[in-house]
Amino acid sequence: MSNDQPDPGVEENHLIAERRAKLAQWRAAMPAYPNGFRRDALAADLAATYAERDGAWLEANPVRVHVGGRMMFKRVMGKASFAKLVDRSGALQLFLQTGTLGAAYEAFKGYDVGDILGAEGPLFRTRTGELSVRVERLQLLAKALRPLPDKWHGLADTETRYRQRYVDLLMSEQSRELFRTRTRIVRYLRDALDALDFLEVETPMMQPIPGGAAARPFITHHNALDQKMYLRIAPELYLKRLIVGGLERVYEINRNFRNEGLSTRHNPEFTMLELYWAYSDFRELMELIERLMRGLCDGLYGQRVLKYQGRDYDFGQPFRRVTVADLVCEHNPGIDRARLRDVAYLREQCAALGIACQGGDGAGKLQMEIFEKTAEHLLLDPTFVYAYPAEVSPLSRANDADPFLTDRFEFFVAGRELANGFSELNDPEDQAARFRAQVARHEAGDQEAMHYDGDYIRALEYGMPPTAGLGIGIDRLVMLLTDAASIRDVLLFPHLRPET
RNA sequence: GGGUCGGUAGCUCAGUCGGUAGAGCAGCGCCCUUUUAAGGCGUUGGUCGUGGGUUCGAGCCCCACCCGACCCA
Repeated sequence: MSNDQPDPGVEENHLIAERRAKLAQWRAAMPAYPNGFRRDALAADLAATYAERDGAWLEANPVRVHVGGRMMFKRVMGKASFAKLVDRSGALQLFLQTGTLGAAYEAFKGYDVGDILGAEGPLFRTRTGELSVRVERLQLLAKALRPLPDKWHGLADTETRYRQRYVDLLMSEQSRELFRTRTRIVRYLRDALDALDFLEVETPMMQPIPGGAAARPFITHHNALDQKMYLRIAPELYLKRLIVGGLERVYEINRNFRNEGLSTRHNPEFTMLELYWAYSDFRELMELIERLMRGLCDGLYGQRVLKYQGRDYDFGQPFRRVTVADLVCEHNPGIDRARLRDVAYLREQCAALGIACQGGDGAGKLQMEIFEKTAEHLLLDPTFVYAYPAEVSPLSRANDADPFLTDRFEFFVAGRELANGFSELNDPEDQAARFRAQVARHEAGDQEAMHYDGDYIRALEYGMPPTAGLGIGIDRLVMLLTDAASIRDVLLFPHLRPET
């Protein structure tokens, strides 16, 4: 064991000591962690199968089951007891009597809530009609040395829920259900893309040149090659190489790493769906997102109006489509639309709004600053914002009618960016010029500016078909669809500062 | 980075004006053969986040720091 963190095992209290003493006694008598018990039924399956069967039927048609799970409830009433076992499907009640169990009943009285048990016996119904197992054989499969949180209040402390997710999960069916929903969402997206003949691929997580996004990377080192490597901030440039290679429709769902702060909407590693679609464009991507969002609503909840943090969101109506420039003017009535590309004018406006600008910022960057400060957080209903300036979109195709802009959009819900898509820049000479402009920004001190990726330019020089590309932030999508306030609620193991 | 709130028994939480640190659940002992937050009697358990300071005396007041939540940048 490493010495990087304090060993929580050394903090003993009398509750743990008592359980440890029980384990020692048990260990002396027989193998304490047996692996021979096999289940033949799950709680929810039994409840469903015998839902219509009453006590008399079960008496006349004995159903013998082997069930196992964690004991989450224990009630001893002298010579008879009840307990509840929880398995991955749900909970099932056990009924235990000294008459049928003998010495095993005395042993059961020493078991603790949290222990993992295996039980065997016939099903019956109690006086109140609850389906239960009349236990005839009982086995302790794994001793729980640590006591569980209060069974009524559960685990309320958010820090413990994040640091010890195993405790949160075993205590909270809601927490288990949220992570099942997360998996359903990802599976829906995979199924939908597979049906459109997209190919799921895997591209490097460790990259010699970090590309595809504006972000600070994590840096690591490859010893054998004596080479600096970066954890990827995006898979974009590799996926587009596959489009050059003729795969035409590809996607990847995997982790990106960005060396930035933590917040309710940011985790240093987060999951992104990126897809690239040859012979398509940004408008078809917007249509795809509308279809995917509706499909997710239908599939998960059977309705298209979802509640998020107390507000209703309607995904059944067509999503609003509006340009960056329109939103800047809509939320800043004092700004003169005719001067939206006047750098000196925009600087004045930024200063008036309290926005700090950098020396090399052009009109496009300044527009985005104003947009992010004044409009973005107000985009509650599903909205596509499009016509992003080329200056802030170094990988996007320029608009044919107005090359100041690109054929790019972002998708917002609840004031948050959920997706970013555009018609891809497939002109190798234009791309090389944009990389050079990024390098100049980097040398001027912008740590998020992109590197020049010579191999990517070489790939484009072989010819990339007209292509549309899309990234969807999976964690934020899951937040929206599960009504989670913090990204940490939808990550099994969110990053926290080290425990002290 | 700034602000607000929080950290007290295993868990959930009280703690008055600065004056011997509490409850419920869990645990332990006893009673109880159909319970549903079962019930009855008894009982163990504390580095009050950490370190300083003020005071005769600090869970409480002051300072710094650590961890978390929320808001802002």
